[in-house]
Amino acid sequence: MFARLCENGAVPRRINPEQRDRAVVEAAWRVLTRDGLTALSVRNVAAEAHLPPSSLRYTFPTQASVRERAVDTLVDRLRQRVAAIPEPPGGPRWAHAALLELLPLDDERRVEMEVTLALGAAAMTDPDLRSSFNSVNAVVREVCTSAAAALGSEGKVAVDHLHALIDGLAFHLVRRTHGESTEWALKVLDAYLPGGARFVAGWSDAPDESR
Amino acid sequence: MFARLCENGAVPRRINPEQRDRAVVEAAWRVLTRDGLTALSVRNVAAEAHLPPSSLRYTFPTQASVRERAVDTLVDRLRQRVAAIPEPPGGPRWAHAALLELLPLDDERRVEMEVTLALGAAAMTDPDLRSSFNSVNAVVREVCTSAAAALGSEGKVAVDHLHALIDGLAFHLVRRTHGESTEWALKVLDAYLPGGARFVAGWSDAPDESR
DNA sequence: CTCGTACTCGCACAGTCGTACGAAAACGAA
DNA sequence: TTCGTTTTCGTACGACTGTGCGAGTACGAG
Repeated sequence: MFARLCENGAVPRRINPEQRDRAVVEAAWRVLTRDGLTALSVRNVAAEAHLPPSSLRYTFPTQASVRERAVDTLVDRLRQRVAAIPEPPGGPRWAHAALLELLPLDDERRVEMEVTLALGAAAMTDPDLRSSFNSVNAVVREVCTSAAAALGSEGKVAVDHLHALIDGLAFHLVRRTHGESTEWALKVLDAYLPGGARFVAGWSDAPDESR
Repeated sequence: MFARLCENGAVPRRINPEQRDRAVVEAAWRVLTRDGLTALSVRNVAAEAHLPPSSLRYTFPTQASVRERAVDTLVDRLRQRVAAIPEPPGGPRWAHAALLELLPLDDERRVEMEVTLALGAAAMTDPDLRSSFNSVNAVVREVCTSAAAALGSEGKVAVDHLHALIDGLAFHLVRRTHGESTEWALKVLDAYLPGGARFVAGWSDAPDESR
């Protein structure tokens, strides 16, 4: 029966290859966020995943394939998180929740954002990676479009504005130190988004001296 | 008399060292925008500047010093461009002109933005570079603060919004291909900024199908 | 001229890079 | 068991990395 799955009568070994791939990609993310783009080498990723480099190269033949899978996983994770929002799609509560998924407000999203920035920079000069990376931007754009519509903001200009604002906020949030407050970003969204739910409870526009 | 300038009785040789440094930094920028962060090596920069690698290392002893000077030059250029704005500071026309200096609307500013993103990503994992890089963000923040004040927008939230919006627009502009129109970004600014001059002449908010 | 300093730069070392190759191991089929 | 295929991974090669060292050059001071 397994013979039907693997065309030459053989059976997959050891562990789930998907699981293995995921572990490698997560190792790549760790290397990327800890040591930066220049440290994203086959050997470093393999060591981080507790694998001999040659074993890694069986499933990831080239270093470019590691980068590519790292970007693809970025898209998967983001889509997954947005799809998991419990609120009914199309409503303002969904829009707020979806926009929050695009901001690095906790460790998980922060890591994703750091990876996005690092690989995004790499994609500027690597055509293959660039086409993969466009998918990331496309997802963000998609969410912004839906959110704008759900909040009653019509027109391309409004979507462009929201998209730029979200990416700008994410950009600034990820450049702050780990523990710092993220409330300022929520306040900006509160002040910009039309009506509906608020992110910061009981907040008035009074000036404050934080940061 | 030259002896007074060079403390040991010797005189600078060949060419102006400032000019030399500038040429090296520009070579580094070219390598960075053409081949990416991983290609920013001593040898590549030296080759781009038409210098033997060992000569480069006389003025730039380490590869880190090259990166650092590249970031510092980023700050210098930006400050210089903002200072060169002919409009009277504090007015809305100055504010508009200053904000435009922060967006990659021509080749010069586009290159600066590409370098900013690449080195910004590198600064995420390099503490030394990070402190240098904070100056870049500080200048942008400064200009946004002044511009918001000049346009009558008060409060930290308004500045945060403008800063995020500008960086977000710059982020999206630089990721488009060279020739593409940048008008959409100007329309967003037009729609957001209170009163005063307009970037896009004769523009109405009618929906358009560009992009 | 000679001398001393500022500067140039060829060369080499140790380390890391991506990748190819082939032997060994695992394991289902027979 | 033996065989065949998939998977693992040790080893090696050539290219490239940052950096140290020391010989060689340019050039003003004397």
